[in-house]
Amino acid sequence: MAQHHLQAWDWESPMNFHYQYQHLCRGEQCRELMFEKPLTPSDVGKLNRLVIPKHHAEKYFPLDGDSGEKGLLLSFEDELGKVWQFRYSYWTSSQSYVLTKGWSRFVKEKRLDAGDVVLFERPRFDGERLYIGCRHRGAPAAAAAAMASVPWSTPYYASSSSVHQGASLHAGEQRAEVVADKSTETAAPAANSRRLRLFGVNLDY
Amino acid sequence: MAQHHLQAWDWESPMNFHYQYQHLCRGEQCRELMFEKPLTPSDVGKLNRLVIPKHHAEKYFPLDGDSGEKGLLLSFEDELGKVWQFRYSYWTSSQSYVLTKGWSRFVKEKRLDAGDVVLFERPRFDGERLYIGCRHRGAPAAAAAAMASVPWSTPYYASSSSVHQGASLHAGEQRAEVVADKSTETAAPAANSRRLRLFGVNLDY
DNA sequence: CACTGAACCTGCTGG
DNA sequence: TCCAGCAGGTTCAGT
Repeated sequence: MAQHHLQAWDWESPMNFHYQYQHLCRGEQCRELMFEKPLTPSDVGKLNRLVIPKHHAEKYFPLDGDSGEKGLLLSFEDELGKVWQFRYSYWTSSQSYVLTKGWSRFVKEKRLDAGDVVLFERPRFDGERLYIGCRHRGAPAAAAAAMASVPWSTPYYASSSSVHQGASLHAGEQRAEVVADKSTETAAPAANSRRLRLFGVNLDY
Repeated sequence: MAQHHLQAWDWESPMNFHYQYQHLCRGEQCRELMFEKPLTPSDVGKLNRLVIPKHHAEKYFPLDGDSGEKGLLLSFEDELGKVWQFRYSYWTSSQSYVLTKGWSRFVKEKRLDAGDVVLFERPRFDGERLYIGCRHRGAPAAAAAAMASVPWSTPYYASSSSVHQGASLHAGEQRAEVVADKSTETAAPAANSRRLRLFGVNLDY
């Protein structure tokens, strides 16, 4: 299957650049790297938060006064099409921008350790969709998106109260379907809002 | 020892109903135990809240949609007749019912620690009045009210509760004696207000 | 009235 | 799912 091939690929080799380009520009959409951050022990520890360097945060994820109060929910798609939702906010006490809710699940599922790198991408021509990836310490730089993830989600958050959450979940499914359609395999469209078959994997929300 | 017997006493057993009845029915008003909870470290710590187990909360302190938003104020009377008012509400984030405002004062004045037990009672025939009591860890179950009445208060409270103090200690002794009378052993009454010998244990304030 | 610490409120994680 | 525990921010009361 496609993703297994990608996992073993040597992304560092120049001769693979074209392939890499193809990978990053699935369909007609090119993605550009916004920034990456080597994870600190605190980023992967019990604080359950990722500190986003201020200059990156203010450039790519500006918080206006309105959203600054309680932060906002950001949705990112990983290389498998899985949508990760994080609460993004500013902590005045530490003068830091952070991802909080949802971050620890990402760390756990991707098995991130200090020294690993998390990276954020966006479409080159369409500012809506956001992507997240990671690269384990010592892994080739371009292999980030190929790191496998285990599809997992809790029903707890699927049923949670916020209007934003419901809307974003739906948006996430739509996004995943688009990705699936672009693949060489035919993915069955999600017939109901709780399950999506993607790359031959059933994802339950 | 009497208290060891009482500690093992089965309050649920029908054959003990008469004993329970005598204990709980002061004057003409019968009280029934709604529930009790052994206090966790968090319940008596800096979180300043008491988590009320959901099944008890929903049975005895139901919150309708109207009061659910900001919770409501619940008033309880302790064994001294002192009224304690707590804010009672539901935390959606932790899916828990809690007492918040006012709880820390109760913990402080009653000198509650983890492992102590707080108990909630109501009149058997009159649904209006509510009672709260506590029992210190290791104390006999029936001595709840007696232990709760330990006449200690901060200088801050001393001026307002001095009248109650004398009465409370007296009431506590009486009750303790009643319990002792039910046992095969006789407990010596405490002679001064700073020390109480109860069930063979010297309690210093 | 400003400052400070305690109390209170909200939200999240993890077992 | 419940709830213990933790964290950060806001409000309040005492000085």
